[in-house]
Amino acid sequence: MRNNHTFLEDLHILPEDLLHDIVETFSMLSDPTRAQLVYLLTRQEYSVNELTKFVQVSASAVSHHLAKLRAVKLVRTRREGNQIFYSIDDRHVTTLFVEALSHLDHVRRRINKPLQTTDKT
Amino acid sequence: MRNNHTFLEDLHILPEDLLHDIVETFSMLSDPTRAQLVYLLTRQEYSVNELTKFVQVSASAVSHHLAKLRAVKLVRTRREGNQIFYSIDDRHVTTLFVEALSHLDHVRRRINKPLQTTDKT
DNA sequence: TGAATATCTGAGCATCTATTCAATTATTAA
DNA sequence: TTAATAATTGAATAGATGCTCAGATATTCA
Repeated sequence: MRNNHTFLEDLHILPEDLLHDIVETFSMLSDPTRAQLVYLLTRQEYSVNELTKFVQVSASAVSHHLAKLRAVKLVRTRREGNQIFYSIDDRHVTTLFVEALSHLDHVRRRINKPLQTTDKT
Repeated sequence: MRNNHTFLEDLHILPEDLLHDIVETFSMLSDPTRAQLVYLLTRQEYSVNELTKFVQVSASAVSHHLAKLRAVKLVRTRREGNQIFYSIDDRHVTTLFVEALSHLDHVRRRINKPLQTTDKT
């Protein structure tokens, strides 16, 4: 009867340390600038300078965000001469983020563009 | 060549409204109290009073959190006499949350309890 | 009606956080 | 070495956020 997804079956509440990790991960994605940066990095690596062009804040702010993301091991860095390239370090975050995007996109499409004109309710 | 997951294939950056929804959802899960509440509700419905017993804050704080979750349509309410029962309204959030939990749990197990004593690297 | 229980609401407050600015470090190229 | 470019760092600040408290609202029951 037990399968691979039963690891939380008999937990009434989330243990504190797991809760901490969950919140930490979601916190990283709960800021617009950081979420955009993470999204960009899920597609390819970028230098700080390149990333700065995509968002509406200073290079310093971008650097602060990237430092935060790196501190929790979500991204990693690679130096190439003058510049430092950032890329996603934790594959499960990419998966999580893309899944969230996909889900939300579907929800949005369903709400904003209802294709069925005949309501089956 | 195109499949169901290609909806973001040619987007360099996330459009502002989708980014907004993403951040809103992740923000809801980026507070320890709220994350715990959402977790509890992914398993069954609870009254405000019952939920309060699980977390370390006042009933007022719980109510504030639930109002916030309801405002963004993540939970819904059902009155039964004196009490109001909360449950998850948006199924994709349950999926997202449980997947995040599963992922993080696996990562945690891999890091904290490495079963393989022989490193294959 | 009045007491008891459950929940919500708004105000006030303390903490957290994202940002910019100014200065520093690192690398490259002249 | 000096100038230019890239990136980081720390301080300061404005705004957001979570909490409690006090009071209001709603429902049940005597």
